Amino acid sequence: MDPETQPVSPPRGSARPGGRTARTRERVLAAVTTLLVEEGYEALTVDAVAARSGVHRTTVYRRWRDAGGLLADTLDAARDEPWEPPDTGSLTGDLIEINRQIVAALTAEPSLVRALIAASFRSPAAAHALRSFWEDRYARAAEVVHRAAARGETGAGVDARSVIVTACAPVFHELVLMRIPAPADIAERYARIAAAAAGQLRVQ
Amino acid sequence: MDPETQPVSPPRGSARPGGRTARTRERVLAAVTTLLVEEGYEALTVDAVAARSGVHRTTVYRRWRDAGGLLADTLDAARDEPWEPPDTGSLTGDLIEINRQIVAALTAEPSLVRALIAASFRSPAAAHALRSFWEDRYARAAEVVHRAAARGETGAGVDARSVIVTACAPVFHELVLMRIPAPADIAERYARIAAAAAGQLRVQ
DNA sequence: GCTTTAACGCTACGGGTGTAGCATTAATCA
DNA sequence: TGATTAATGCTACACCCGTAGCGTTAAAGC
Repeated sequence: MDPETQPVSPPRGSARPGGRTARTRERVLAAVTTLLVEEGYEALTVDAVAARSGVHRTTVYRRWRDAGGLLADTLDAARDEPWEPPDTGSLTGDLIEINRQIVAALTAEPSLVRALIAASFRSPAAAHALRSFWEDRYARAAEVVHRAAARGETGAGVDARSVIVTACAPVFHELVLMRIPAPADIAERYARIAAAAAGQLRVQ
Repeated sequence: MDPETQPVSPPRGSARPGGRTARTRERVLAAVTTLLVEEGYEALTVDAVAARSGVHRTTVYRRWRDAGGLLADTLDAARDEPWEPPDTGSLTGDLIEINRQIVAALTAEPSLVRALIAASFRSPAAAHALRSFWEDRYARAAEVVHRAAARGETGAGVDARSVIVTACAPVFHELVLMRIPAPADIAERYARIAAAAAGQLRVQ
């Protein structure tokens, strides 16, 4: 894996992960989350994190490189809760539920996902964390398409990831890129469209 | 329109748009494009633009506010070429062509659109320019759905914008958010999916 | 031409970013 | 327990951001 893009948290070679190093990480990550919650991600500067954590700013720069690296490590640390795809009994219902979770993640205040997306344009670590997080989610979510195929809801040879992306991408597009105030039915609308397309033969 | 989000280029009230003011704008915008072309959008800092244009940095800050404002004004200036949606004879063909243009815009080096997206997270002017640019494109592109409906290719009561977004959003998602190296068939793939969905009844 | 004043030039400031070099502390291992 | 050295602390620096205050220049209107 490219060392330029992988998470930075364990100090480069991680040869001495003992007490002080671990304590530093704990203090810094705690400062990141409290800063995010209390002041939003605009306030998430390396200097602010250093000041609040009591860890020196050069240390933060050395280990996390930039604010995006801090976000990436925070996301990794918060990935303990394993996510399971919904199982409502229909492809449409499953996609609606997935989209609703995405809408919730994008409209939360503060939204870690939005912060990570913004940071991803300036920070390789943030870009990598964003990508691997969603690739992981989409891989798990493929299950709902496979179940639908087993139920005969979809055409033959449907590519699961394409169906998921067809449902989810418009939500990101409208809420993140176009910054449209979320229409109440946006999760449903594009879930239904994706499910309708999957119902046709040979999506991919 | 919210003065916070509209383009900043004509000095606030624009009471004296004459010779010097116009020359300043020309010099600054020329510096923006040459900087973008020669060094990429990472190098597009206000200070660099000021230095290259010979206009003082405080003047640039006053009129354009930040790098996003410069990008927004540049995009506006480049919007002279009016865009017409393709007319290949089929909805699928039209959507493929639209998506191919988006892929081209996003993979160009340097890509003004990618730069604008990145800037939109830090600059209200860039966010506004991005949104209004694509809303304009989507409004014009709706024509391809209307023609398809007239040909009987789509179900009744199809919402044109939803079809366009279904086709285009995955391209943005993969190339901009996930930063996946563009699969050769990405434009086609999602255009076909959107067209298939539009073929069903009542998309929206 | 003359006056008014919008727009620009300049200096200065407080912040954030990211790096370099060297001193200090403490984890690790013998 | 002591020696080694990773990791951190500290100072200093160059750059970019964005703003304030004030002087200067040149459009606009008479």
